[in-house]
Amino acid sequence: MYWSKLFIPTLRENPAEAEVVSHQLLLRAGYIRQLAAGVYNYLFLAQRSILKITAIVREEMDAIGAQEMLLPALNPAEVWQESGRWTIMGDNMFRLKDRFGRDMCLGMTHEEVMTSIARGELRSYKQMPQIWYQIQTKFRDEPRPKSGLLRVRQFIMKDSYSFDMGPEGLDVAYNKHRDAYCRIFERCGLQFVIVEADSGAMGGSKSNEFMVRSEAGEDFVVECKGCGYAANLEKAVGKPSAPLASDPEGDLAPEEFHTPGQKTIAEIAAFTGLPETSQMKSLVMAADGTLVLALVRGDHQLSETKFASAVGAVEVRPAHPEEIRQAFGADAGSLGPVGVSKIRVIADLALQGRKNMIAGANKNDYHLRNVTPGEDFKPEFFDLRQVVTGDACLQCGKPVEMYKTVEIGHIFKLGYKYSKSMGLHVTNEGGEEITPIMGSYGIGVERILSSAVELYADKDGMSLPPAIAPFFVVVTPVNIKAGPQMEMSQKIYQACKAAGLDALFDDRDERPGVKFKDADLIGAPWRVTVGKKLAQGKVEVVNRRTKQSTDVAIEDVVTFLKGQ
RNA sequence: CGGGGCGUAGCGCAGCCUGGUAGCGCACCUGCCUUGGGCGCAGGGGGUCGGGCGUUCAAAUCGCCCCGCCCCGACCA
Repeated sequence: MYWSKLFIPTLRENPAEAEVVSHQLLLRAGYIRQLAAGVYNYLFLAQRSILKITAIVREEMDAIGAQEMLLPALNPAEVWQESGRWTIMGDNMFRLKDRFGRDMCLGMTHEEVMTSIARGELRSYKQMPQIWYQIQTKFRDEPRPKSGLLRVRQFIMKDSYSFDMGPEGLDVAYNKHRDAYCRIFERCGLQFVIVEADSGAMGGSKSNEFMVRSEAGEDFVVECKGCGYAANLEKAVGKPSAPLASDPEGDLAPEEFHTPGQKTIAEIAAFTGLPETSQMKSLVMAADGTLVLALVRGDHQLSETKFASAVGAVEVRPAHPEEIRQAFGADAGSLGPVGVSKIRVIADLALQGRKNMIAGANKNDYHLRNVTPGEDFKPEFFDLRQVVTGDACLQCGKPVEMYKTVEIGHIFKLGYKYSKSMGLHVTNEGGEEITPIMGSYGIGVERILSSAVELYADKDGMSLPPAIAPFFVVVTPVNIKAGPQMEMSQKIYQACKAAGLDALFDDRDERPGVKFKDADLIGAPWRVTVGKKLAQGKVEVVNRRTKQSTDVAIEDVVTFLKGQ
């Protein structure tokens, strides 16, 4: 293609609204333009890149026997009501009414629709198993779209769904997907890690996320370099550091003491001269509207995800000050577990076996010393604590690391949630009706592009992996007024195309600096510069990422590029 | 939804505090010049100052309301 004829609106300066690198560069390089918060136009370059990504996704999905479908983005409320997610999705779902007042929504994901197809058509074990997928636009009314294409309200997702006769079959489908995802992300040129993940509102047992390390991400991953353990922070486990002071010996009874104005863990630590690890932190949470008292060690953080999964709640929030006062007769800062009877008390495992600790007295400005879990109150123990950097790995004992990531894929063992609620049955070999087991597997297409931009950006712009760059090579004549340069550029461009290389011919009447800057910005992996060395029958082939320039004889250019 | 910020030419911004002719850089158009990293010279076009209401002789500027966008938090199959 001829650059002079294309619409590639590059910008010299960073648009003010863009904060993260991928957002800045996608705008500057003319890939995207914003239409509304979290809604983007994908211009020519973005579309080319997306088509390359989806082509890879298709090949790998087809290779595991998955069948592509195209499903409605516009859904009737009924299927979502059947699964119960019409309510659960809350404000995250775009909703509308048709002219007759019927409730409709824009699909956030397609478990319900896929299951509705399956229950109408799948009858016998002979039709099983099935893997169906789609590459389509999904809609989520995100409370806060941000970071360019990383968190948006309308995006392209590859979603697949597996239907199997039983758990063994699901294992097979799950592993096929895990392998296919690895191939997809490798082919896209990404560096990624597979982590254990929380299943959240999707329901189901096991799930893994595919993460790309990036400061622009929103998820934290805990990883052990020793044994390879890796998990989303929401799910991660680790062995906490030992308490800084040993607990007082003896079978002591709780004893109230005055702590005027001392509310925070740090204040109590300073006041008593005992470290934070000697305290119990009392957090009152509302779990689906019911108050629960959660206890963690003074220096630890409560993981809301673990808390929600421990109490089996969908919606979790800190209790309001009025709720706390009403239930405990004291305010946050003086709360504790002793004497609490009407409220469920759960405690983190790090408190198991501890004794004679400090906790609030449920009386403003008073605390208790010598509080022993299991004696002075009887909590249910769960893993509730958020892992921190430096915790010992549970598997190998080495200290764990933590870093920010972008989630590019997520695979779930769904179980029977949708097949059961929506009445999917098939007959097995013995003639009995069984409920198939399902899996669901997603890939965020724009996130592949964004995370590749993030991963390989430098001061000059993007440096995309060849497989997903909109063009593989840009052929640039230094001076288009110089006839031989122009002719030779054209020839090289044609030869590249004939050899199957995705080439762009920068025939614009611009100064060389402008053309070099633009080529760097849009991130094509290679540039062929046709200039003064033409006299010796040579051109320069420049590697975008390494900036290394090689003089190559004209007749060898295509071979050289093909060999890369 | 809570906190903060912004909205003036396509982009980046100044002007607003202290009301009185709407400005700068880049981009764009024309001509000349130039051609190895966003070149130079000359000329030119482009603005409901986010919207509404109000105060005032007079509002980009002051007040109230609304809308949009960004950031932090909450949220995030």
